[in-house]
Amino acid sequence: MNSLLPRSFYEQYDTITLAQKLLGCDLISQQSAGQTAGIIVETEAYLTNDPACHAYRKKTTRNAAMFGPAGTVYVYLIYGLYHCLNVVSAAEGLGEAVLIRAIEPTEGIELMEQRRINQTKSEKTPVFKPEQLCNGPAKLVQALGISLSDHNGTCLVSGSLSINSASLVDFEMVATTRIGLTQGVDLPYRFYIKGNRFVSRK
DNA sequence: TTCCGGATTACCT
DNA sequence: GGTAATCCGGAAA
Repeated sequence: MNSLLPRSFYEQYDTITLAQKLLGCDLISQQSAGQTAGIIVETEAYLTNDPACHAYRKKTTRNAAMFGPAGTVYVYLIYGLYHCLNVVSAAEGLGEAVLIRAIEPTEGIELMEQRRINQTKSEKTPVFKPEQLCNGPAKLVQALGISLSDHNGTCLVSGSLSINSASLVDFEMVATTRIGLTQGVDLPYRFYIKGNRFVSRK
């Protein structure tokens, strides 16, 4: 059985390598409502010298968590209405992170559905196929019950959000360009599990 | 102090 | 395929 990744796991790799190593690992959210979990199938790397990175310019209240030690959780608000989840990487004070873009739901799927339904602003109740639950950075944040106030700056080694060692190891990885950016668009810093249907975009 | 645009998603045609 | 929803950090459009 797989086990909780220790601090040393996050410290021992550079950001790009960590983004690749996180593929296949289990992302687990433990809350009073129940446990939800999924396999990480898609990630993106954000480096400190990369204009698309939030820490590219300087440390602010918003991006402060990115400058914490490797294994810190960085959550931020995007487009004023969604949140994204990052794993802080590299040396403390550097400001690099791995964006978790998609997971394959494995546990607590009903709870995930409920959270997604509750957080979707719509007149009628949406119906989600399993692959629509977590196939995007803001979607998995909703499904796992992650919030800015509860999780930003927390620790993956000792908090309610954690990552276990890879449960999926036998796969092909694709490296390609990142999604939704206007800067650094040509850098091949997006990684996903080839053929996995829970990836946000092929 | 003001204004622009973003590591997105859902719903419309 | 196009766009509305909706907040805030950073540049000064």
